[in-house]
Amino acid sequence: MVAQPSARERLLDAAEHLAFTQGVAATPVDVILKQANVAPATLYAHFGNKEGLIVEALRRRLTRWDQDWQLEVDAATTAQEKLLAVFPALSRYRSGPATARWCAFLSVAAESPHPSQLLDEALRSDTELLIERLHELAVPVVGIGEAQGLAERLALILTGVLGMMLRAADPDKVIADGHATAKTIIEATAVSTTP
Amino acid sequence: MVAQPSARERLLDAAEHLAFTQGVAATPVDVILKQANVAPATLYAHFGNKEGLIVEALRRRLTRWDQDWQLEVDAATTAQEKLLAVFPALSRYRSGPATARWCAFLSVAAESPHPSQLLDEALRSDTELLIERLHELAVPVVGIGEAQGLAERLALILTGVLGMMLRAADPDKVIADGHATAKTIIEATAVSTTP
DNA sequence: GTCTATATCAAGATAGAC
DNA sequence: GTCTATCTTGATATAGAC
Repeated sequence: MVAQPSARERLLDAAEHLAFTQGVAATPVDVILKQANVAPATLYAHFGNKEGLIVEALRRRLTRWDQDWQLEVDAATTAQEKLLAVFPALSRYRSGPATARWCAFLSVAAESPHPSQLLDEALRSDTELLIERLHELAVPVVGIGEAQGLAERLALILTGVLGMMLRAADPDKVIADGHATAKTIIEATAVSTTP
Repeated sequence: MVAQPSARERLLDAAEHLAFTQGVAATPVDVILKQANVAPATLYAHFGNKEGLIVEALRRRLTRWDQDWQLEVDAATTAQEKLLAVFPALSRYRSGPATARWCAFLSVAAESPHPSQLLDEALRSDTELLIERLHELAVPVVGIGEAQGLAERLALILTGVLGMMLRAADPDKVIADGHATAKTIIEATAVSTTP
């Protein structure tokens, strides 16, 4: 007999699976509870309210994304490949248990024009990780002077890849397009800094 | 005494202003009715239900976007400037009456994992306009062979610009970043086709 | 901590008069 | 077509027992 995950874990799993594929507002608490096989009071005892559950699910998600991305960075050999590793990392991440229709963080941000402080922090931590790690990885490729600008352009491209998934596009193709676009931008930036 | 717009127009104005800045699900019908100074039954007589109102607001929005974009294309002189005109068009569009937090179409798509046929058509018409016009404008710049691929990469960049607005970024700066990124991509594609 | 049952509330939609 | 008033539903959260 297999040990069942705790009610807390089951709730997080269900919330992640449902809210980030169907949308948070479109996912009633009842449905999460049924999927997790957990009683209402248990949810509120653990997380306070629906938003608390979502915030915690986002945090757990960011940890997985951080790890998956770092794995791909470590696996890459050249500095340019490490900078581009965010695209294979996205493929890896999406093939794992962390299902989402496009991006859990952008999705919640889109649904929450006035987020609470707790939620806002969870959302910002995703963007901060994205920009900061891209910046670090960009320095060896284009130098400190161009690294911030390049990081922002790459974040824009990755965000575009995620957004294109809402336009009924094939995810694998879009990731490949983004990868190719980013490579062109990196090389154009690198050329301009090493004449 | 100024003639007041019809109840229908007032409803569309209010729906556009509220639902596309706050989110559709986060905007109760009551609030739209109050802003439009219209009674509930009038809304349902004109549009059937809330979704009907949103669909109609999206359609009207796409017409405006189409016009604003075409204006900027016509104002541009070179073929490359016409292809890049989508970025100044976005600035123009956002400075007009059609307010939105990021993009009304992507926002509704994000909130609607299982759209009705009517809504799905309204959403797809936006993506179709985007890709098709970019394709037309790309042909004189990079030739028929590369035009489709370039159009898709530019759509990805524009979608990235819109998505970055959810990451608490400055809209004007993001549009400028996208413009510069697109210019690099276009020139890299043009170079590879005219050796 | 977890359950069943339920209170509370907000939102979409409609009835019926004018 | 438009108004006031209201019906109905569905969702979040809580009460109280075990």
